[in-house]
Amino acid sequence: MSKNMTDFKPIERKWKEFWEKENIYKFEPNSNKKIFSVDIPPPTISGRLHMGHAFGDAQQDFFVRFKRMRGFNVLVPFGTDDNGLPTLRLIEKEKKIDSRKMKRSDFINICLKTIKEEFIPQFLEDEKKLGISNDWDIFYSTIDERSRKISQWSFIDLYKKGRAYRLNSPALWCTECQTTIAQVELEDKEEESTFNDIIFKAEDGSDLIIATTRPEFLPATVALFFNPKDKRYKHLIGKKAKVPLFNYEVPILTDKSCDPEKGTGLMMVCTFGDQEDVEKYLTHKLPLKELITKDGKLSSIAGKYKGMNIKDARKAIIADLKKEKLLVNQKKITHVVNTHERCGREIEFLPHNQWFIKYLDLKDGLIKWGKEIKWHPSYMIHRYINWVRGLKWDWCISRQIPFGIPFPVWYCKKCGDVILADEKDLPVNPLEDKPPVKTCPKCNSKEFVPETDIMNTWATSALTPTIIKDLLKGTKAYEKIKNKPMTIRRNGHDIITFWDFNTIVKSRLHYGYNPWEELFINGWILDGKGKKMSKSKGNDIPPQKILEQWGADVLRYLSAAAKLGEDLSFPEKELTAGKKFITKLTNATKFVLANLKDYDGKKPKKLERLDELFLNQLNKSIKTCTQNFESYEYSKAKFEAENFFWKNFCDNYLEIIKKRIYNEKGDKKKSAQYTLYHSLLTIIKLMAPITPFITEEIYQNYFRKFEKDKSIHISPWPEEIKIREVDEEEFNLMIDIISRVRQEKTKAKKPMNAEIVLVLNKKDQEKLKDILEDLKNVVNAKEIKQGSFKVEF
RNA sequence: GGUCCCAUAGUCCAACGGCUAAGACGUCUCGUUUACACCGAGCAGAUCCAGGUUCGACUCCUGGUGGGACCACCA
Repeated sequence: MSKNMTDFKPIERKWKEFWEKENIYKFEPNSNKKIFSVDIPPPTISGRLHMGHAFGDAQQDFFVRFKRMRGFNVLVPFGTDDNGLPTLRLIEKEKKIDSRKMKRSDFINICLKTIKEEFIPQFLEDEKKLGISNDWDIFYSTIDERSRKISQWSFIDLYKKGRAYRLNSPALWCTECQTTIAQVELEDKEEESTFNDIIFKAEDGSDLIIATTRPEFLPATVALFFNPKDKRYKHLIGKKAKVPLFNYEVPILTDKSCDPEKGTGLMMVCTFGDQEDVEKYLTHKLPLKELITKDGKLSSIAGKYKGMNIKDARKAIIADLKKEKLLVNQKKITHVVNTHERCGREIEFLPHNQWFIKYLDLKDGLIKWGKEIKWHPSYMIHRYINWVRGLKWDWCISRQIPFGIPFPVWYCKKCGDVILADEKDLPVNPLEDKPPVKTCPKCNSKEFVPETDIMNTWATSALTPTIIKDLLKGTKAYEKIKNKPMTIRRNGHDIITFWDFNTIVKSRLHYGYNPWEELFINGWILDGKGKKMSKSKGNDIPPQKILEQWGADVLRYLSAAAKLGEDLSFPEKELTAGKKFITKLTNATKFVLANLKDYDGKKPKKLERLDELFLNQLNKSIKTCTQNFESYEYSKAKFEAENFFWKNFCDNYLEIIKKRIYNEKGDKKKSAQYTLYHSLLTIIKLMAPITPFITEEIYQNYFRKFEKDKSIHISPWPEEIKIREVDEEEFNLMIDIISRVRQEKTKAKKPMNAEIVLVLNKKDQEKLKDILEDLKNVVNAKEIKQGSFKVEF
């Protein structure tokens, strides 16, 4: 035992290196053990490990270590998500290069190299310092060759199954990033705006007042709408109206979705000012007027406003309406607009050729399949179901950025036919590679154009179970897991609706079964004020700082305080509590080991009654802890183990057997030593998943001599210790009497080791007859007299 | 607007419908050295509101209030 175990730094460094050198956490691909496979979120590596990672990773490591000790061959591949915009921007900035000015394949190579050489090492170093027990050699990147191949195969498979289709459709478009974006990339933003009451002219010359926040869309107006139940406008059915300033006619139509209370009850529909317009366009088959250009300017249909950006055009049009006396009222409002989460720009709807994955027809199935997965905590499935029910469009997977995984597609220049890559050629890059055919099978044309779009990053990350299985090709493990769901995925509740959902979609469409059997949803770590920690908000606490000041065990201990699935407000006090636990464990161990010096590791012929009573308590704790770890309730498991250690073991048992172990010889002493040995070993094993460093230190310094396992973390999970049947009440009575004596001593202002004469009634004495000696020892009674309870000094 | 989660001492947090509502931090009192002053023992301190079900409610039901998350809407 090292002299000063509270100095955690050398200890944590030592065992981190030991685990690595001895390959303690190696997945054994050719072993016969049962596999426990874990799918975890590949982080986008844009710097060091942050608190969100640390918190989620620690929670996952609790059950990973538990399962390993339960005898499973644990598989936790680590990946990085490197094919999206964040990586593009990071690498462009780091390397001072412009992805648009270089070949896609060259940029990908620079990405892979930079991430592998510069980001992964420091990121993994932090993970290892935290004690995350993954086999880091089983690794993928979502932009590596394997992922590109699988992602493109996925597209081809879905296309062949009739699930991928191309459509010129209104797409969510960001005029800042100049790309289409997905529903999930939207973010609500409160904005100041103005409701403008504008005069349209009806056929009979009367004024029709329309309230709109977007008057710049006047030139793209394609119809007016009102609610069919709205009596005020009944006479307008089938009539036309004239658009102010632009003087062309549009039909007046009705739709149930119009709210008579909103504005004037009359709405103008343009292609496309907002979501409402998109829906009216699709349901009423309205004409298309493309007003907004890709870079956020007005097109030629805007007449003299052509080329203006949206905000300027709005001002100009309002000014002209005022001049023409067509603007009757303006009202300031605050409303919520959809913006692109990455840049904050308001989104627009632009028609674009997009690839979609058809899944709207699968809603019922998706709900059913979601229910077949065991969710931890169970209520998290509601988020999934709610999301599925609310889906309005198929999944648009096209993106117009230069970096990412390209569609394995060319088009015939003449007839537009889709030419897919040959699966054996994957991965391909249509911009650089040739299509697999020389002539178009339909029209015999010899000219092809490559698809320039790439697939959205979720289209690839939704394939992590497939990628993970592929990593093991050629091993026994692969044969075992290739045709069935993985055991579990763990992620935060914020990405249920995209990562989990999309992964389920792909797994069902490709294989017809679920991607995993279980889902573990972890909460977030919040700052002290209930807000999610994030670098951009400036309220994050870097885990490196905590690791430096408090150590990994303390940080992990803190992460174990959160209830399953729940957010945890960063509890500073838990740092102190964790530290105290480690100190206490160190000190208790020091005492135990000092008294085990002459212990031979063998069981005495007969266990003392009290020791059996105590072991019975230990057995109960083992049971509770095990159940809680099984159900991923590590906060409860920690509570149980710690409570047992502190209350039962330190405060009571150690005090009780002190004198016996100091003064007795033979079996009486050996019985205590046997009990000490097994209870301490059990305690460190129960806590090993949560605080792996200190428990390894204790194990290696003493128990390793007797136990054969190389590390506590690959030693078997504790089993209940066999003892004779005991009466728990006997133990409880003893504890109760000890507590009452302590109260009396405190009341009399005497020290705890003050010598007393204890008076006990006959019934209690009778009940405690086998453990009276131990009772005398612990309360320091020179004699026990008969009578009603009393403490004499 | 829809769905879900949460509400317990000054603070954090626990309790199959059933003993005196547990524990930690903090406060207060006392003690201290053959594991531990980064200590020990002890005292004080709590179920958001209004109904209901029940022999019995922190727990179940209804309604409210407050906090949070996700989704939808936002002419």
